[in-house]
Amino acid sequence: MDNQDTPKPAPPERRPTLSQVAAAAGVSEITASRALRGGGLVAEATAQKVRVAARALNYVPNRLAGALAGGPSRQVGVILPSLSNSVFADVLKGLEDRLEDAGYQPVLGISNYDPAREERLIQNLLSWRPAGVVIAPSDMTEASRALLVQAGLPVVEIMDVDATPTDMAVGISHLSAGRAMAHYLLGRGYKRFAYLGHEIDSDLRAVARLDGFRAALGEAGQSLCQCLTLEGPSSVNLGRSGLARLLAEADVAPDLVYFSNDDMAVGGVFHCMTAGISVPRDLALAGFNGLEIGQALPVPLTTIASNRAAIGTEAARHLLARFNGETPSRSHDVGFALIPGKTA
Amino acid sequence: MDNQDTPKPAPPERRPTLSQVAAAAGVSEITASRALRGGGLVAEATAQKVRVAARALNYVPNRLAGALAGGPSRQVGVILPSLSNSVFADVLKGLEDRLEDAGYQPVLGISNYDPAREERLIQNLLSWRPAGVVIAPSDMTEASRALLVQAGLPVVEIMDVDATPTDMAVGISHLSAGRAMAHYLLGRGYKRFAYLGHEIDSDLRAVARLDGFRAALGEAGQSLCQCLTLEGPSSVNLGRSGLARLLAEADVAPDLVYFSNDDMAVGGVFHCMTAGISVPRDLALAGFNGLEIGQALPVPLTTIASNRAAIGTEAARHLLARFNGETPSRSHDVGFALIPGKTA
DNA sequence: GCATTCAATGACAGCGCTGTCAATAGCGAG
DNA sequence: CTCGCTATTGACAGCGCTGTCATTGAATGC
Repeated sequence: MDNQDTPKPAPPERRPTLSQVAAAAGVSEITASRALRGGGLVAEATAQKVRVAARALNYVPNRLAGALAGGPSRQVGVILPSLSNSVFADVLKGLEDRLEDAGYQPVLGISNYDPAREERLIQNLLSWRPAGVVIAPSDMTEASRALLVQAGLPVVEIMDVDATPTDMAVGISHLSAGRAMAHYLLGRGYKRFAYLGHEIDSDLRAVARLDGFRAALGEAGQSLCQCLTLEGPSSVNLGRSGLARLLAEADVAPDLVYFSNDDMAVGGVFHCMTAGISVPRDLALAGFNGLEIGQALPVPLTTIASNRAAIGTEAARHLLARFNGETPSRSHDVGFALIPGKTA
Repeated sequence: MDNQDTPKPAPPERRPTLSQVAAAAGVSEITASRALRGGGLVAEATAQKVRVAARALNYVPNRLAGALAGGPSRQVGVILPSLSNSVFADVLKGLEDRLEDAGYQPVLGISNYDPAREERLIQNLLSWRPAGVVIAPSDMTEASRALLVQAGLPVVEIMDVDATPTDMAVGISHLSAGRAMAHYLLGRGYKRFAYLGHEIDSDLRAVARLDGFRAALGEAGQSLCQCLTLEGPSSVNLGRSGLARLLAEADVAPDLVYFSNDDMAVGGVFHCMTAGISVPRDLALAGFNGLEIGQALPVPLTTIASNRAAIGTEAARHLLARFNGETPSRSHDVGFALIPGKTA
């Protein structure tokens, strides 16, 4: 649109800046700044003029400059291990919703359960000087932790409250969740417990649940008669084929299979439907997460609702509180609820 | 750690800056900058020294400053209508993966299918001066479009290639997808077609599929005998209860129900299981998306695979190409594939 | 041996904004 | 009528980095 070969001061159609707005409104730059940010430091009439000028010029503030100049950053780094699992999508949704309403933008990174990638992500996100960080850690390296500490900003570790957080934690106790399920199932009279899980190394929370489950069984004088963990991320298909394999390999048939999560368990239900195994009469199944799909099954799944949206919103709340100079609780357990269902 | 009440130059434990790294390495700031960014403009020995110094100081570059000073921004705005639907999670996953590998960070916004919120998000994201924007539009307002155009950066509209994009588009033709399913089903000999959809106003792509479906039926001298759209976002439960309602309200029983997507269709399958309706003998069902869950069902769903991950990676590719000064295709159709399944 | 070129490095300014402190004006109290 | 106070506005510097252009020294060619 504009002439492009102006010899020196060639401004190749720059976006309007605050000083242009200020000029248009006939005030100083700083007054325009204050007017647009609100806060009542500017006479209403002046503020009005500035707003009009800004709109007329289609002014979009440059937050890079704002944050660099010392204003608050309004970005929040978010690191999740995966998005394939709808669990994290739910958390992210809750988180984004709250942050957005408070004027913050999440900057996202997916670690794929890879601690090295996680570390790189932290480094990258930190280079944007976010106001805070939310992370669902997957076996954080020492270096990762050090980076976060050194950055000196609010950090919320989500999903898990079993470990002591670097700064703050919001989640549930997966250890307790495993125990709770074990107690429930013991109460229902099951005897031969099997476990079917996905790639166990990377999903520490699944491991914690299994640990809790085992511990509770142990305390009741029972133990797992079979424990199969498969390669690859959790999925319905993996649960389906996995259950087939588990049953084929069984020395004694289990009367209950505890799955690492609902995706897997739903797959298990499908296998039973296909193989003509009556649930829970011939075989009982239990999962974890309380996904909608599990509850929509013809036979609703016995599982534990993990309150994912609450984790997201609570994480946001904690962060925002800290931005406001408050001191929220160091560790917040959003709790879980056992859903009896009909599969166990 | 440091004295905090130094009268004037009180640096309250700032993060190390480039100039400190430079000083430590005994070179000028700009040389340090070039060394760390690579590019071979610095003697290898010097670069080495700088890297060592940076590591020793735990230097994390400040990209706000970098971007402000004219460097490339390395952030990409991403606007999606929802994350409840695993479809967008899949897209986001593909997108994030590619962007991350290329050193870009997505800044996320969720519009909840709300054009006003979408507009606000665009404004907010743009204020970070991203290098590009990826958006799954939900009925973009004129103002939104103007904002994007005026920003003068690469924009990829994803999901849909039916409309002419502002800048670039990556997705599939939902109109064609609807037609394709209709043709397939006509070929299978179905006669009494019903449609069951979710909140139709906001999900324009579902509308497009329905339009295509209807058009193709019309061309074959057929029409929908029933068309029910329910309130609320799509979900398995909505599909389940919706099918019950649809069948109850039917004057003549349909022999096939076309669902707005797989979530809904899976719900339909569950209803049939519960109600003892044999699929596809008594009633055939078809969906859209090709979600894993649909294919893991005891009776795999007849549907159309929408190639979501490809949309994400292609969107990233287009963006990155533009960042490199190339000119990728204006509109890219990643294509879809009909999955025959066993429910129709 | 001297001009020429290139690689390596540096000085300088400025990106667009906000924090700090200072200046001005307007007002009631004494 | 003057003083002190508050409300409003502005000047200034600088956040941390990179683009541009200039400088240096060494290597090259005739």
